[in-house]
This record gives sequence, C-alpha cells and structure tokens, in this order.
Amino acid sequence: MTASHLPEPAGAHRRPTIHDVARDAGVSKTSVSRYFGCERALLSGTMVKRIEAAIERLGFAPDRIASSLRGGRTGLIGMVVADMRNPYTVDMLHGAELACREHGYSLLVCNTDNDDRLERRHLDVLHGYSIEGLVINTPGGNVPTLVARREAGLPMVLVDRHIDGLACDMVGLDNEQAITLGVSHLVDQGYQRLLMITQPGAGISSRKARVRMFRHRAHEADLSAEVHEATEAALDPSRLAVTLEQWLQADEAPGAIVCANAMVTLNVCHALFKLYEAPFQHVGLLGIDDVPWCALVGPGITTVAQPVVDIGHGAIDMLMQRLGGTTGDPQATLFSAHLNPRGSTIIRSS
Amino acid sequence: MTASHLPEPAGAHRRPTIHDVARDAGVSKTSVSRYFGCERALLSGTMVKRIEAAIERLGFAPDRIASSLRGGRTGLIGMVVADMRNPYTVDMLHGAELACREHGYSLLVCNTDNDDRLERRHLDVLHGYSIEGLVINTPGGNVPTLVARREAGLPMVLVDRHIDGLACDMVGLDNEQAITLGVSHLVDQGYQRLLMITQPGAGISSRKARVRMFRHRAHEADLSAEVHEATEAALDPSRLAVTLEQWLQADEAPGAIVCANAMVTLNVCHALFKLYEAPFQHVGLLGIDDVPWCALVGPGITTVAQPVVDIGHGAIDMLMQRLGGTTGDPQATLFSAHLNPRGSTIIRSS
DNA sequence: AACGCCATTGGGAACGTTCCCATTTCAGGT
DNA sequence: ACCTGAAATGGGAACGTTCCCAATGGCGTT
Repeated sequence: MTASHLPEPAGAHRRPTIHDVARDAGVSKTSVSRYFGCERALLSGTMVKRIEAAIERLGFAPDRIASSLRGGRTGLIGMVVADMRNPYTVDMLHGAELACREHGYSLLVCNTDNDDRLERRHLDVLHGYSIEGLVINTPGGNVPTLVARREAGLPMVLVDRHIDGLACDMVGLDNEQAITLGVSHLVDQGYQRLLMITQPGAGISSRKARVRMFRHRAHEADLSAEVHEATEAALDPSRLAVTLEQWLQADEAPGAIVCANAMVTLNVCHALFKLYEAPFQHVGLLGIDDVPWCALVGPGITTVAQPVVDIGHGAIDMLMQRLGGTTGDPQATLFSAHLNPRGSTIIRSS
Repeated sequence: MTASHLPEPAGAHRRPTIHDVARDAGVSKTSVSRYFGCERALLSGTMVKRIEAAIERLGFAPDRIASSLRGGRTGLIGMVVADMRNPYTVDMLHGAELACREHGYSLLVCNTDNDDRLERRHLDVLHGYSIEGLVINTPGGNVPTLVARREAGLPMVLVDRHIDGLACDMVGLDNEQAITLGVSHLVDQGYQRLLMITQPGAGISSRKARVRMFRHRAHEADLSAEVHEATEAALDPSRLAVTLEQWLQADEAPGAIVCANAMVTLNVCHALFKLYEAPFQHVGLLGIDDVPWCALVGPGITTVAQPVVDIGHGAIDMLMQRLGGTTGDPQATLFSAHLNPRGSTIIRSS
C-alpha cells in the first residue's frame, strides 16, 4: 500500500487546496486564508513570501464556492431581463457587466422572454445560488415573489420601470424630460398632428409615463395627439401599415409619428416602406431609443436617445451602495435623454 | 439565557436548511437530501408526503452553493464573449441561454471587449467558481491558459472560430458554403468585379476562411476580386469612404462590395451614404450576417444569414454531450447559411 | 523581575449539503 | 424458527473555506 487515501487517477491531478499550500509553505491554513482575504495586513513579510512561493509552485486558486459557503458572500449578482434581443437590454447588460467587473462581482444572466412563469423559475434559481443582489427588468407578474425576496433583505434594483407595491431602488430614464424634448422638437419643426405608437403597457410605468406626457405636451402646444397601442400581433408591419394609412389620410395637415421604443421604430419603418417609396416626404418620424441603423434609414431617423449603458452601470452602482450598508428609503436614479435630429423630422413640400 | 446560540435578529429569519426540514418532518436530513437528488426513488410514499409538507411549511429551497461544495456539480456554465454589443454575440447568447435553461444550467456571462488581459482575468474568475463547462468566443490571445483548462478536463466549446493548438469542440458557420452562396448570387446578378471588406483577422479562422473562399470563388468565375482589411480605425466611415471611392472609380464595370460581418456592413453603409444619395444605383452590396435593419436601408440590403441562435444553442448541446461523458476527438458542428436577396444586389442602368 | 500588551500565528468548529456505510424492518424461502 | 436479502432509513464524515478564540513570543513599563 502506497497511501491510505484514494489511488489518485493517473492523468488529472486534484485541484490544490488551501491545505496543500499551507503544507508546502510550512504554515497554517489560516495564514493562507488570510493571504487572500482582507486580513492580509496581519501577515509578516516572510510569511507572505513563503505563501506566494507555494501558491506559484502549486498553481493554487481559491475555490469561491467553498469560500461562499462559510463566508456568506457569493460575489454573484442576478440579472433578470425581459427580452434579451431588445437593443435596450443589450446595452444595459453591457453597462452592468462593466460595473460588476469594476467591483469584483459576476453576473448570472437570465432571460425571461416576457414570460411570468419563466421569470419565477429564474428567480428561484438565483435564490438557490444565494445571489447578493438582483437587477431586474420585469413585466411585473411576480410581485409577491419579489416583495418576499426584498423583505428577506435582498438588495434589488428595478430597471426602466418601477413596480407598484415593490419598495425598492430603481434606475431609468427621465421619461417626462425625454418626451418633452421629442415633442418640442416636432412642434418646432412645424408638425401639426401627432401619433404615438406604443406597445401595450398595462403595468409598465415607463410606457404609461411616456403616453401621459405625450398627451400633455401635445395638448399644451395645441396639437391633436392620438395614441395607438399595438399588441404583439398589431406590430406586424402589414397590419401596422393599415393603421398608419388611415391616420395619414384623415387629415391634410403635416403629421409626425412618435415611436415609443426601438422595437416599435423598427416595425413602423417596415410599415411605412410598404406604403411609400420615400415615406418621410409624407410623414415625420421620431423614435425613442437610438440604435446604430437609425442614421441609415431614408434621410436618417430622428431619435431621442437614452444613455442605456449608463443606466446598466448605474443599476449596479446602486446595488453596491446597498451592499455597502446604505439603508433608507428606496431611491430612483433618472437619466436624461438627448436629441439626435435627423432627416425624418424635416417637413418637405408635398 | 434563552438559548445557547445566536440571539437571532428580530426582523429577517435565517434561511431554513435541510436540517430544519428534517426536524419539522420528523425524518433524517439524509432523506430530505434524497428528496431533491436523484435518489428520490428510494423514498416511500409516506416519507415523500411528510417531506413535501415540511418544505411547504418552511418555504425551504436547497442551497446550491453548499450542494456544489460537497457534490462537485455547480450547474454553472461560463460564457466568454469577445464583444457583447455585436449582434452576433447577442443572438448566440440568446440561443445558449435557451439551451442552458432546458438542461438546468445557469450562465455566467463575461465580456472581454477583445482584450486579452481581461479575457484572462475572466477565465480565472470562472475557474474560481468551478464552472462545469466553458463556451468561448476568443480572439485567441490566451491559448496557454485555455489549453491548461482543457487538459485539466474542463469541457470547452469554441464559437465561430477554432484556435490552432487548442484541441476542443467547435460550433460555427460553414464559411465555405456561405461565401459560395454569396458570390454565386453576385455572379448571377451580373456583377463583374468584387471587393470584400473585412476586419483584420490575424488569428481568427472564420475571417481567414471567408477571405480565402471569396478569392477562390471569384477567381473561378473569372471576376477580379480585391480584399480590403480595415483596422478598427479604418472602419471609420469617412476613411472607408475614401477607400471605396477609389475602388469604384478604378473601373467602369459594375461592381459589388461584400461585407464580412454585420459590423462591417454598418460602417460600409455609413460610408456609402456619404458618397451617394442612392448608393445602390452605383454599387452592389452584400452583407454576411442578417440584422433586422438590413431590409430597411435603401432598397434593402442583400445578406447571407447565419443561424446564430442555433449556433449558441448548439454550443451548449455539445457541452452537454461532453458533460454526459462522451469522449473522443474534438468535433466541429458547422451550420449552413441562407441567402436573403434584396434590392442592394440588383444592377441599375447608370 | 514580573507584568501586560501588541503583533503574529495556529487549531478547530462551522457553513449546508452529499455520500458512504450501517442499521432496521419485513417478506419469503428453507 | 431461522436465515437471506432487498427495501427503506439514519448517522456521521467530508467538501474547502472563514472565523472565533487561544497561544506564542518579543518588548516596553512599573
């Protein structure tokens, strides 16, 4: 018998542990643990050198799973998004990833495809991993679960929208300012009637805010303002084209369409190109959310852009503050939009 | 003294453990553990009912961190991508997320922004979390680290490109077929000279394959074929415009531009719109990678589309096979592209 | 010379699971 | 009645860390 332990399979050797390092360096495992933790200052110079040498020799890397178990800190942040393919989500995720990296956290990303049951499942999984914080962009179908987690002490930041009955931090766009900016521009350009196309937003605060403010500002400027809520199906370009044509032919005065987000802008463009070869000679178009291709379509599509990367970054920043121990009432961080004027909001003589 | 343990803070109660459930149900913790694990069949009907009731009462959810420590299986898959903002990456990620969900795994997502040092750091972090598998889309700057992990037994799948000296599974596009499809289309449409714009691809197999095949097919069809490698800076629309104009004016024969990926297509479009009001009356354009806005620009941009979501899904599927114990030589799964013919590849009388 | 204190270091319990092995129970065959 | 073995259950070690507490040793103070 060579050893009292496992025969140790020939090829792959066992990952070294803090124990191995301790033995190799001739110190206690506690000291090695201190080397990695925040008690590094306790160690003497000789000790540090010996530990470092042993780590190098063995190629040791601490096991975060074991560390999480005893230490309680997993270093994991849960990120639950409603629609991974939405450009908004992508940029937000990018900002969040950046911020996590800065703070030494890692992101567990979950996509719910706007499905409440799936969201619920993802929340359970994240709970299983003992995430330290949650950033969530939710349609609002799992309020009880979220409230429970929040009250159990899980730091949580809502993105883009806040949810009634869920007292927690939130990061998003200053929708009032954004819509004011957009409508003022359209007024300045001389449009006399406006149509907003939006997705149905039963419980989604940001969508409701945009519609409310749109009506308000248009009314203030004495313009007629209509709002069309297009369900998933009604966003289909062909069906949308019918709606748009009706609205266009109802009145001779120059009109402009406002798209409530990038998804809507894309579909409205498709619809307009079905109707006209050069649609922007007949109607103005302003999109909320700027995406790279907006500058390429027709004479360029005017947009009101939100700083989405900053929003994602800001979400993590708020989380870090809570993790740092900040208590107190929920905060809302709202970012300002800016205008990208392009050719789609210039009135051509017809 | 009421108890020998902690005074138990008033508000938030401790998360229940398998122990609490066992006590409440009047069974052993082993049985509760069996309830969740794959030894469920060992339990009698009564036992199952009592455990279920206790779980319900306490709101217990197993701790995956503790489970990972002893059990060795973390349920975590690492996903390292070179550029999170690239539409390719987004769709791929979406497919991978979908597949992970099906198999009960969760994704730890890392973005490297094409930075080797950052990629290295992310790989270390993932190693710390004992991921069970790795899907990576790499510029190729950390071969030694990757080889080491692979040889230590970590299942690994490369996405989009394979790396010399790294023997591991790979999922991507059948570049030969894709380019053949694109070039044939251009030939059929009557173009007589071709220009491919690509990003520099020193170590990137997919880029090299596209260039090589482009040259080959063009030569076969007796067309002149030029390739322009645009560095990050040279992708700037203004500088690109100069390059394109030179090429256009060098010859009268009708020519078409092939863009090696969506990023390039976007910038080339910007450049063309700087040169002409209606660029596609002067030059043909074909893009590799289809993105939603391609149909909207000018008369629509013809594309060769890869099934990116399937590629992401496929990557996880391969990983699962390896996790299931499949051994043997590295496999490559290549998907076929399909053509979306649009207005940008129709020759207009000039 | 005895004392106390700070700076270092080490030993061992604990975190919440899973897994190995031992134990109990009971049916069925001799 | 006894033995055998399968089915069901429980006890305790182990996973690799962190953290509490105790121990050691050197040095300045009374």
